[in-house]
Amino acid sequence: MELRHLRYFVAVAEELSFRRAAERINVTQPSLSEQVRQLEGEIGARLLERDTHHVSLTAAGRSFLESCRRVLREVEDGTRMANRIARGEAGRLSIGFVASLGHALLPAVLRAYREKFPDVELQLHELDTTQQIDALNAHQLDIGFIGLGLPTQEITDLQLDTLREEPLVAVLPKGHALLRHAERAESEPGANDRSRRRIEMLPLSALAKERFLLGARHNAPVYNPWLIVLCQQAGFQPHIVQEAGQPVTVLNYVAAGLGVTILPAQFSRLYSVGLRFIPLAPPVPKYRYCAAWSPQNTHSALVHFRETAQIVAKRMK
Amino acid sequence: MELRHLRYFVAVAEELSFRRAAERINVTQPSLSEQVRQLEGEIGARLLERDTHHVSLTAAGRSFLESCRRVLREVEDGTRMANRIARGEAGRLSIGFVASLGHALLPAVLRAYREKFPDVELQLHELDTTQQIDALNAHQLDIGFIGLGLPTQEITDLQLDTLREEPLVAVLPKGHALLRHAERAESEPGANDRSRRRIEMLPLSALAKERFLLGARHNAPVYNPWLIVLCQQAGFQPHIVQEAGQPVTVLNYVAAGLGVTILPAQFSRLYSVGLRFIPLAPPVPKYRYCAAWSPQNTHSALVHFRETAQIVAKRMK
DNA sequence: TACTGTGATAGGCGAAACCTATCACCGGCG
DNA sequence: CGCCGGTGATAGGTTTCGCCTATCACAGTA
Repeated sequence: MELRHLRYFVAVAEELSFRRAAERINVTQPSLSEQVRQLEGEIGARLLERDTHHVSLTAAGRSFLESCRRVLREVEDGTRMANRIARGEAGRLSIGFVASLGHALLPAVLRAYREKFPDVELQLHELDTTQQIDALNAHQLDIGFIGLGLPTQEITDLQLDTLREEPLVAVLPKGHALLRHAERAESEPGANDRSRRRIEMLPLSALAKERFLLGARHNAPVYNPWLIVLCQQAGFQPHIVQEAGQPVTVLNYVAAGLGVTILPAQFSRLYSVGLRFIPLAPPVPKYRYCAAWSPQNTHSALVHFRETAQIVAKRMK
Repeated sequence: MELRHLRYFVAVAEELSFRRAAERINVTQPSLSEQVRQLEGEIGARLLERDTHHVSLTAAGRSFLESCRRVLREVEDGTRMANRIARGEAGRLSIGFVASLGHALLPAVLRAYREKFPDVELQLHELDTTQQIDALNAHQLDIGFIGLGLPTQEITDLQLDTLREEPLVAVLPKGHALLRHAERAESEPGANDRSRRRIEMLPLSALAKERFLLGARHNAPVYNPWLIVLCQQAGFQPHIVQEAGQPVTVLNYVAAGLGVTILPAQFSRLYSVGLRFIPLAPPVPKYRYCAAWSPQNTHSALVHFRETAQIVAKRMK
């Protein structure tokens, strides 16, 4: 049985005439009769009652006609859907992202993409960088928004688009010894600009004797080790007194005077009561936010999504 | 696009190998490759990603695979269903019946039929005889259980199975003049059988001077006119004082002494307080209950249903 | 009775689905 | 490192079968 049989039968059932049906589907009447006969033989049931001047559906024919319509509709819909998916106009995208991108960049990208491709379903998964890399390699994720230290940590078999580079800043509690001049400048209205500017940059090595507070390792499995390496390159082994909690929690601890930390600059916008964010002196270490994807992934929607992400990221720079 | 393409594609998608798939569906690998290529061309989308050592589904392919499965399942189910309908093992039967058959015969027939053909849906419609005849001719009904006078009223284009013949009986109120001997016999314990048997039959003509109560004409559009003809053949024009209500209502009126009526014998079982049912003398007019159907109706379930109805009716005789 | 229109039948043609044989490619094994 | 086994793609010949034309048998109509 082939779709041809179904199409022919539907035509006859609708026209209730072999000749008219044959004309409609651009086939001669004998061909049509033969195909319908074949169909009936294969089903093992008479579908049409015909005498020399009348064609009518049998009960089996009525039932089968409905099946045929469903089948033909499904074929058509399935074809159109596959085509749209291939064009990236429909389908589903699995998107991973680190929490720190969930507030500004990601929503903007999603909004822009949805506007262009409203029929692509977006599935979001908040995951840390290493989880995303695993998921991308396992093809459970189509694209991942991740954070990486510079220079590039090697990521096997994945492609990267850099969306944004953030300089790292030192985070100190208000009144910290390293801020003396600045604090005084603020509290003394007569202080000149020079006295404030003096500590607008800190070499990383200035933090050598400080107590470091870092986020929980499972939240930052890439970031924390990278930070330690940076400190080592600056000539000291950081004294890490705590490695726990969300970034916001760490900021609270810093504000409480328990120690210092180092974060990408964007966190200065997040929460600043009792805190001072001081840019690091050159060579300024930079944290990179990237879109990562598997080159094996041929999903067309992915291409459009990546383009959108790059455009939006550039606009927000 | 033909079902062949879908079947081939499903095989490849399931085996993820052209050779294995080709073997499974008894085709050579080049044919299979060609057909899949055609399918992709027609859809306008790559469904399978192939390199020399690996076949995998694209996003479009995954979607289309699901469509294919639905289509093939629907084709199979539709075929099986049509076949079963043609065998009379499934489908739907529209059944009409007059109210007076709804109590005993019809339920017995339905029960027996359902037992043999549980997958045939039975749609019941309580309609009078003429409505059923119209519905049968309009093919809105597959079979009708109707009541007919004897000799056969001509019913164009319909076939009839006689299920049961019922003699007509006169229905009189207790104490009616025509019952004198019987009433006395009942009230006198010493009465012999002869005195009771004397009025166990009434010639129809004995009712010539009686007031007739008939059921509403819209309930008995065949029965009432037929009864009038019978009276005329017995030599009198019946004096009809009322033509209204259900049979039960008419019986109540008779019991109240408003007149007499004539009904098929089965009603004597229905309701008898204050009533006497007296068989009519030969030639006993008989009312026929029939199954009626259109010979144009080729529905196989109908054949089985008719057979069941005849068997059950014979058993209940 | 001739005519028109129906679906069924007969026989030939051609497209296309299929086959066999082979190629190019690559991963794995000795 | 080179051979082998297995992959999908390609080339070209064969056969199937879906299609066509021509015609029939039948019935309802003018």
